Amino acid sequence: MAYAPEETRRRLLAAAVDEFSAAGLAGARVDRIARAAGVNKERIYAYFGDKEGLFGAALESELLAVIHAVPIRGEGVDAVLRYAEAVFDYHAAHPQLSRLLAWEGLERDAPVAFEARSAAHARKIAQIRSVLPALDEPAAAELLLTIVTLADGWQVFRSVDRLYVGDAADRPERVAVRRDFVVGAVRALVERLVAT
Amino acid sequence: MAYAPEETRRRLLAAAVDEFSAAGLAGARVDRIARAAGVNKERIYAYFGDKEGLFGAALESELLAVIHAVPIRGEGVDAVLRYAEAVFDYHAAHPQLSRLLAWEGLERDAPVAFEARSAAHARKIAQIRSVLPALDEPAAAELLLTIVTLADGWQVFRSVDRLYVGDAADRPERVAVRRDFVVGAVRALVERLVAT
DNA sequence: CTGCCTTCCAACTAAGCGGTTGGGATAAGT
DNA sequence: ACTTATCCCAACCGCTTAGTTGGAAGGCAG
Repeated sequence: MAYAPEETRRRLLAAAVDEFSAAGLAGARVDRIARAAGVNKERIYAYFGDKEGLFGAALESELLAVIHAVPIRGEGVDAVLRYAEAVFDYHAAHPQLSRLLAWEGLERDAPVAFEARSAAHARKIAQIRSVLPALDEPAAAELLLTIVTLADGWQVFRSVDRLYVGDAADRPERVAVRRDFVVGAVRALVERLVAT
Repeated sequence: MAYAPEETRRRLLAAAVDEFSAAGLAGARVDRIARAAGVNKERIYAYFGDKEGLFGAALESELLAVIHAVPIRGEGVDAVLRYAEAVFDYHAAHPQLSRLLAWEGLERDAPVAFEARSAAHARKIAQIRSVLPALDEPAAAELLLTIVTLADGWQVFRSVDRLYVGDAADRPERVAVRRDFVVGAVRALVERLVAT
């Protein structure tokens, strides 16, 4: 067999995303990741240092994906609403990222890849402000945090959702209902923010 | 030494809340809980069956506490806003519950104590509707979920908050700022819901 | 006091864990 | 063809883990 280090790395990262998002940092099993990737687990330590290093790399790769997949386009209130909708849909379609983010907040002290992420975060805030010049920076930051919290939180606090909708929580109609409500909440919030 | 089974049970539960909220189901260590409680770990298995049973009991005891601590009082929009504020403050003061809830959603398939909780949940929804008769049941349910998500989510997605505010995320001023914004968002949402 | 049940613990077990090692195979430079 | 560096793996290692066991000691009914 020919060597393919880049391919090996990619396979490990993909398996790590699945395993860490499903089981978390403490619950994930290094052996399971290696087996799912079809690679010897020693490669993990060669490429990523240790288990935490792999977790960080997995989260970072997913964060990179979402930044490219969900841009802010257009002008005015509608642009922000479309962005909120896209954020919600992306996280509904890729619950792995929501779960990785939750586990990061729960199991780690400091954020993964802080420098790059806070720069990207600042850019998003600036984009929101350029779309809605009425907002000052703190308001734009809180708005962004609110959108992300509503989209990710729904993925994480699934058992709370189940208390009301029961097993229907898994059904696609439920996604649409919750999405519409969340976007409506964001609309109400944004309109109030630009009005004052 | 005299026997005190009830006291032993209480101590184990208190230690379990701390350990599980800090480390999660997979990350928690049974020995650490027993040691923190000053009790032999065999007692855990006698009282709670296994590790998961103890997790469920710990979460349930915290849920019981929050239900009694945060009632809905008064009438109209203000009553809901005061409720949202109280929910936010309670979770900010007791981040353990937010974290336990998140871990439940992440690490377990089905909710803990489903029957009792969905009954309590339904009562809360009914209370919201009696305070704001303009809301139908689905709207009240979504509103409640939104309030809980915003309050708990802020505890869980701490690293996202840190991207903007940095180390100030730990400071008490930050709690007040975020609380005000969340309550403002809930106000905008509720006013929009009752208007239509 | 006696017998019985409950509470409690120190010590143990079997399995699983993250991480390492030594060496074999492939590729690339000379 | 020979050397050197990289890629990869099977087997291994020390330690930690959830869960168990056998028996000592407190409480209580008779």
